[in-house]
Amino acid sequence: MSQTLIDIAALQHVCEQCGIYKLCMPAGLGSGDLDALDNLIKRRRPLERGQHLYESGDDFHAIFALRSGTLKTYVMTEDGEEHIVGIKMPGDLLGLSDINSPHYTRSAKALETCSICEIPYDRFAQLTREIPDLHHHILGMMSREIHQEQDRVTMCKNLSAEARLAGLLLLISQRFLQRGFSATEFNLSMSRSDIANMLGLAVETISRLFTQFQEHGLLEVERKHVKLLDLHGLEQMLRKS
Amino acid sequence: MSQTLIDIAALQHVCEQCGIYKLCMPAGLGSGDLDALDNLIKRRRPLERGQHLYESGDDFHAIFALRSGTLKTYVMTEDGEEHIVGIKMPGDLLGLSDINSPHYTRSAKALETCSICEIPYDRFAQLTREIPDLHHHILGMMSREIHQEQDRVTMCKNLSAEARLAGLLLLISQRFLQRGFSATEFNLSMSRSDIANMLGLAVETISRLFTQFQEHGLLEVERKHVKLLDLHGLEQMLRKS
DNA sequence: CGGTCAGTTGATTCTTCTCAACGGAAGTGG
DNA sequence: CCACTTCCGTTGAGAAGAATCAACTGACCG
Repeated sequence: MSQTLIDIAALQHVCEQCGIYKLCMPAGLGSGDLDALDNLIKRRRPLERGQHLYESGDDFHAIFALRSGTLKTYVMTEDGEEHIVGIKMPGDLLGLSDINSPHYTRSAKALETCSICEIPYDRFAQLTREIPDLHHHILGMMSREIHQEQDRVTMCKNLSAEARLAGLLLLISQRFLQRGFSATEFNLSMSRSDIANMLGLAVETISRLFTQFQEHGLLEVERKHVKLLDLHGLEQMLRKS
Repeated sequence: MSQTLIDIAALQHVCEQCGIYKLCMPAGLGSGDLDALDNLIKRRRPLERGQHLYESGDDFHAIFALRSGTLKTYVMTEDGEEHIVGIKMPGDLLGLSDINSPHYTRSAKALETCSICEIPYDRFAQLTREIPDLHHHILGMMSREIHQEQDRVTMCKNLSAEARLAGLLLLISQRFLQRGFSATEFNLSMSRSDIANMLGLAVETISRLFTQFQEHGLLEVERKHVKLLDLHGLEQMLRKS
């Protein structure tokens, strides 16, 4: 019983910096509803690096909210190549794009240890119907996802290699900032080949760009640790071709 | 009055091949509700080639369903370049991705004469709350849009120029087929530069690819008129690089 | 009948990929 | 704890693909 109370307190704390916060706790939700909420959302045991949250083809049954850690979502092409669809950071929702499908259409794999909330879809859909604000909020989350994808198309389509990497670094920087972390110093959870995959470039190109950026004083990089020294310079780089 | 009846009949006919069909006419909707529906959806006067349905920055107030014709949606970059986000064909919905925004974030421009249904958003949202199936359907439409964008990322990211064009042609072909038109012979409503823009290639490259495809007997092309001769060959092309 | 614009074709340049080799980190098993 | 393997990241040299620059043709339009 006291265990439950502790969980709720922890949830409130975590949710403050979680993308699902307004979804879980719309303005009208009283403290009495918190118990119901606590029942709705399952806290799963942590996911270790390399483990899958779900795989493409699994039965769709829940939406997930990432509390900590990072995951990549990807699809496999016919010839066995992995295509990274997106990188998920704390506060992001997973599974939204599969709502109309009987199965998950992507796989989600932990890049580092992750803690995750699970929201069973049938109960979620029911709650969405009961709370109009929630309905609007979820539409908003999905339309944001559409925009993110469209921006990625624009990025991959027309930008030079250096602009793409600058763009990705700035995006990651912003997302860290939004989550209350440093915008200029962080650890990349993904490997060089993940980055190359996301940007549609060769691993070697990424490697060369990192050293080149470093030589130009734009950043310092030591394996996965990145320190952005010149955000303005990176933004200018982003405008290139 | 008889005008209204004719409109309803026309709507029913049109809606059968319209993406919004299940949205307008969920299973449970009786014939009495048809009048209400007819009131909800405004038929606008046709949009001529070059005219805008809405422009980026306009107040968001409605979702649109395209009944006939084609539109392109695009954004302008800071340096005045146009980035095409998507091509909309009959049955497609426009504006879904701006549901959480006070303004339209894209511009929508007619590539040829278009007839369009307008669905005021506040009434639409209300209807969505009243009819659960509708709610689920609209989520499905949005998740489909997310997938389309993700597929476009994959396309622009990793594919060679010829594979991209082949992919676009096959996509257009499929979409014509879904709408009851010929999958192998159609008019491109977009210009070469629109195609180049969508695929992230130079106009000259598109031109060269068309002649190259023609030389290889994959298709015949005469300005905007395209006749696909070897769908299987185009699919093989799509797998390249 | 010019004038503009869309589309095509050729020649050249540049960016990025591919292939290849190497160093170092992390993990494995004795 | 050390030798071994494997994976990741870096660097160099050459190749390939697509962009750019430039010139030309044919439509369309007033």
